[in-house]
Amino acid sequence: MAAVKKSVSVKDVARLAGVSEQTVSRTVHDSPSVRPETKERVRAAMRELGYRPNFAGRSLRRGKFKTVGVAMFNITGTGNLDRMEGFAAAADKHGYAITLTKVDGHPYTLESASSRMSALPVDGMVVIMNRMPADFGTFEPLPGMQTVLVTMLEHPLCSTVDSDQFDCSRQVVEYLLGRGHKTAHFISCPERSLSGMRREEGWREALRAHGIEPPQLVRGDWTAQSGYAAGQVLADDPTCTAIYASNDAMAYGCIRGLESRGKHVPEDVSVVGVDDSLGDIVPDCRLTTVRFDNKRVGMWAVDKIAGADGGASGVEHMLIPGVLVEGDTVRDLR
Amino acid sequence: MAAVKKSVSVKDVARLAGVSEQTVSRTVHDSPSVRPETKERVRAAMRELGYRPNFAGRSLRRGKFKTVGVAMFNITGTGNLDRMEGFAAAADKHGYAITLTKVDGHPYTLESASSRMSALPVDGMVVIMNRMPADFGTFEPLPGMQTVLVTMLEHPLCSTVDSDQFDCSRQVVEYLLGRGHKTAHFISCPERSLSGMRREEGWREALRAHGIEPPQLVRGDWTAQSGYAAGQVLADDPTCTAIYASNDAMAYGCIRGLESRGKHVPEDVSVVGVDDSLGDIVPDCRLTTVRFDNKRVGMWAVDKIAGADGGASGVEHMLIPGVLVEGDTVRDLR
DNA sequence: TTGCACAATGGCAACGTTAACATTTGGGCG
DNA sequence: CGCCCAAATGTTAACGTTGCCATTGTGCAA
Repeated sequence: MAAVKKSVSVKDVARLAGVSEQTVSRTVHDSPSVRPETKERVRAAMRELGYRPNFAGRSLRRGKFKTVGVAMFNITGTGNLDRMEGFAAAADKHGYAITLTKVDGHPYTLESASSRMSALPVDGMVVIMNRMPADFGTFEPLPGMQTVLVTMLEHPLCSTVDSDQFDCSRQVVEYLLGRGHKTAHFISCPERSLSGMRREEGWREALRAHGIEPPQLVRGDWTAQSGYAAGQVLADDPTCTAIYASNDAMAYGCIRGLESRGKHVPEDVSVVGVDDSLGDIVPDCRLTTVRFDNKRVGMWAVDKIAGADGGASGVEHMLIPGVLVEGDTVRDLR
Repeated sequence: MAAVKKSVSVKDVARLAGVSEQTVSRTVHDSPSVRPETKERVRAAMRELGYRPNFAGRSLRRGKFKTVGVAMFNITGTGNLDRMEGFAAAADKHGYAITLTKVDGHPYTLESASSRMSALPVDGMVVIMNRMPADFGTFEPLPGMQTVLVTMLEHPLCSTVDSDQFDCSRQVVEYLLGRGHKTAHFISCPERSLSGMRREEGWREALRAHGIEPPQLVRGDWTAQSGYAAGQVLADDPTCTAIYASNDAMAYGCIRGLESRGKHVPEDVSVVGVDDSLGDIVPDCRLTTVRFDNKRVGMWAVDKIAGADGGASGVEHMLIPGVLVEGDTVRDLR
């Protein structure tokens, strides 16, 4: 207690317990080839000295860090919290830790994320892509650093995983058409959003698959305000009986916009959103929406790296479908 | 290219550049005592071999990791994303990394967070407290591991930082009384929430400071639904001209609940929330609310650890005030 | 010319851990 | 009684980096 020891090493424990350093190491790893009473003596010494294995020594010896790096260009973003929950859960399962890094988005390249990570104690890395990196086509992951991208785009050298934005639109369109609507109007988002663009494509293709030419879309900007404006515009369109908004905020805004023009939801117009983010925030509106499992996306990414555990596993691409959650904002016309 | 080298070390670079390992090390650290042309030769060798300094070797030698651990009992939680943004920003500034860990909350103790972190490569740790840990009074941080708690409670051995929930209520009450309201009704939250309880205390004390006995509060559960119910209850209370809800979802729910009883906001009743979380989600309602700077909270925590950089700095307690943001939901009675 | 300061570089050891191999001990069996 | 095997423990070396000190080379004042 008097002098503050720099740090307690196996050597100190070994000396106190009267055994070799190796036996201490074996005890730490609970090797069966140490006599129970010896183990107990060593454990007692560890407790007395407050021994904690040194991560650096261990990693140096093993050549592994048991850590996955996560690179984000934007920390705040829809779904990031759920994804992190997934990262943490999967890491935990494998006995790994997560190292988080914010990467400056100027320029917005995978290379910058990769070089940022290269100096950190990680065995593999996950990059969350919100936009299209300038070097997406040419990027090569660092040798020995398994790299997983969170995006819907497939990469030839890196595994990828994301919620299926394309299928999400398909589900919504099928759902609406299945309830007798002749078409589905769409409120889009800014064009630089990768996931938003995929939702838009999915909407178009799903309609065309039914021989329906997609109507003019209304461009939004993710905010409820833009949804409100879109709702007012669409309220005057007599062909519009169902609206699919690319997120919940716009969907909710749209509902209020429709109401401001005397149109009721779902009696006059049906509305569907995406994200299931309104839940606790809006009281008197159970929005029909699509719920993504971003936690699972996060888990898949870390599983891919921690699960391989050195053995270089092949490149895989995973899309995790969302689930359409029925609320009270769609009318069945049949 | 043929054989995959395990990893490139200073030794390899030294050999190729025809210098000693030490000179390579000096070049990496840009020491002035290496001739520019030698440096260039070494750098060329590093490039050719793709040398990346090994974190484990370095940490082992230095005894520092340049990493701050963040322990969370719940990853998903209001403000966590902003806090993480702050962690990442501050870490970046100091050349540190962030290691994220989810701690199982059974039992909910600081000790469990601490022991979880002890095996990871971190120089200090931040714990985000949502509830009251069982061992808050007795907890001692690990020797040599600077520990910062994110909470409003002051701890004798650990620095603490949080948004000022107490002052937030004071601001709201002062604001309402200043606009001629005789009192402020309160919609609270579950009792296990530390921050919620501080908001409640703040509300009580602020009223008493003006000689006003706090009216009966209505207990909510953070959701808009509970706010809705509270609004319906309070709509029938003739003494109620102003309502302070402990988060925005309940405030918004409350507004809708009041409207469902024919009361208009702000004409009949004023409503104030906390968190500024409605922003993009609700279109036709600019709620008067309190905006916290959780990013700054996160930055402060990491600054405290990374800024000290080994030199054990003293225990400090920091409260970061929120800012009341005026919307359209408060009526001036004067 | 000698001596000396200083710049540039090299050699060695140590950080804490653990894999691989070596040694000791005790027991069973021919 | 000697041999061999297995269990338990010890010894050595190496992972990659860098602080410390030693060595070499160069220019300059005495």
